[in-house]
Amino acid sequence: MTVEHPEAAAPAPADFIRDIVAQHVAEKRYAKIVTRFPPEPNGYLHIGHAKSICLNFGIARENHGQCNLRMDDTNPTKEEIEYVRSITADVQWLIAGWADDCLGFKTSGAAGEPYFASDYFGPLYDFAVSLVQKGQAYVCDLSPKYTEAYRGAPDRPGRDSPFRTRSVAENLDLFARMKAGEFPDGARSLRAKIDMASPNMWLRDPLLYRIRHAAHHHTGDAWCIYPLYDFAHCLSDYLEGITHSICTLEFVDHRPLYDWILESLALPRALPHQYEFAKLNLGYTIVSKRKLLQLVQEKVVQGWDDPRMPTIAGLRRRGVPAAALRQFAYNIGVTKFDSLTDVAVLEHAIREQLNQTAQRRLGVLKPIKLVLTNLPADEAVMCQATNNPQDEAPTLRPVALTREVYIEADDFAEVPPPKFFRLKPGGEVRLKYACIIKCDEVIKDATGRIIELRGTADLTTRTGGPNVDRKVKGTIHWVSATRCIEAEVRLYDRLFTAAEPDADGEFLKHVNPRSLEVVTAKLEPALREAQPDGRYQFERLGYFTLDAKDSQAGRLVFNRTISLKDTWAKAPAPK
RNA sequence: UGCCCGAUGGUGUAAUGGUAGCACAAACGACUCUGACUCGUUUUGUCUAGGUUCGACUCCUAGUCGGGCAGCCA
Repeated sequence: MTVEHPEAAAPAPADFIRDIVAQHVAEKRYAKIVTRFPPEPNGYLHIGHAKSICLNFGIARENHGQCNLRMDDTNPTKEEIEYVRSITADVQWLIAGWADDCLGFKTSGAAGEPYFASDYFGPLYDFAVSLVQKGQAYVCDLSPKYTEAYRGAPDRPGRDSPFRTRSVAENLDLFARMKAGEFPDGARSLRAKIDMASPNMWLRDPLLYRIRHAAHHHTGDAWCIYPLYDFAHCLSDYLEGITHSICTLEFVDHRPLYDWILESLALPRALPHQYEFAKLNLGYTIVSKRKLLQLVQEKVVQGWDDPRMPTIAGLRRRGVPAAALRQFAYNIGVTKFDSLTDVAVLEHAIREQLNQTAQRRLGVLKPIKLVLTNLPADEAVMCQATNNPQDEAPTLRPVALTREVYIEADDFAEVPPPKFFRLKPGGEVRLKYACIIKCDEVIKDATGRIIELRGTADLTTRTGGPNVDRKVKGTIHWVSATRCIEAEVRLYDRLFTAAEPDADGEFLKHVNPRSLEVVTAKLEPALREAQPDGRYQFERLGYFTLDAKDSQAGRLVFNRTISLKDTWAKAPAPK
């Protein structure tokens, strides 16, 4: 059958991070390469995460290593179990058949369960105590407001907290009482003792623990103090034996802190190291969990998995194959340059994948009836249609040509523009897989609207017929009017009208009002058997897939994944 | 006016001191029972100024421009 050819044939990807890993492999620095993908379960994963997943799992895959999916769940007030579920499903879908054998699972707990930073709250607390004992962390009584004031500014040093010089014994006592729940939220915090005058803001005695009397989705009421990202992340990496901790550019400033914490603890095993790359920016797309949440909350879209959303769930529902997303990630590369990727790169990867794999079908989105007056009303001419011309040995299926057919309204023009080689009055066109037909008559209603076309079929031009080789300029798609099914078809367009929707900070103002058009289409009956994970090319139109969520037996709903490239539509011809 | 990161055709990305290449996009052409696919051709690039060197996209210095950093978010 069809292969995922670009992936199989392409050389292994190379980028500055993989270069570093390759060097470490060459010098045998680690027994095994272990990476991790650490989303916070506070939203759905999007295409930017897909880039990171492909990087982290790709490195594991290329080096016979492992990549851990880890919920970075240290903030109970923002995280939900629903997101844990969706993230797990999305990651597994994206890597299935590609890197699923590199996915690390925690050894305890339910089978197939991802890692949780919150599973390390115990060890993390012990590490914090250890830091206090070394005199490198202290309990600070400054309120959030004063903590901020004492921190200074990027161009102005901060001032030492008055609690910075507390004794180890007092710090130990206070930290234990924080854990015991003796103080309200925000009353105290645990801070690293580094340097309030550092030019790096993240080294000005950053907070390690804050008090939060809140239930956690994974640990319940076990804790009322929660570690912050910087403390939890490096140590979670260490605990899991991560070798390369890959994150995005905004964490570059945090790297000295990442190293400081690990080095301060004088840990026995090899330490993980952090490497940073530029996150994805995509034209006409929002790639920010916070803003995507806004689209959901304000009902601009119908949910996180709305097919217009750049979420992995949305793209999947739209019909984008996982392999296309992987190909896209491969094509855009990994650098430290903050770039804006053209959506055309994504669209190309989708079309390339779908062209290889999608079954061809006939469907008419905006039908106009054509009566072939020389055909009998009660008989069908059986024709053979190719399922996928890209296959090495393409298979066929029958389609019925009948006296009444539907053709696409766009494929007829009473007054054709120049170079229009579709149907026009008195003109000829081939009905794909059937025969050449001629338009004899245009029927209009009282208002002048075209309601029907009449023509004749030249059956001698059928496949196997004596005049099969007769050429006409145009070939159009069609379905039998008496042997077709109806289905709802959702035609999606880009969600935003601006290449950089949030360039002015008002992305909601650039939502495309025509991002969704719903039509009732006429489809060939074979589509009745469409499968939820099936990919179909409606010939000359685009790629479609069944909407797994809204389709029911007898009431099918198709989503347009992407249209075919259309150089005719782009031409500046008057229409 | 502090620290950090970056800059190669329209876009993205290679070249790690030795021929500036690839992909996308665009334009044109061939083919076509999908105006698709495929194939062919073409256009366009090393931020600036110095320096090192036989030789600089690459190394050094200064500048310019862009991005990040002042959550008890991650």
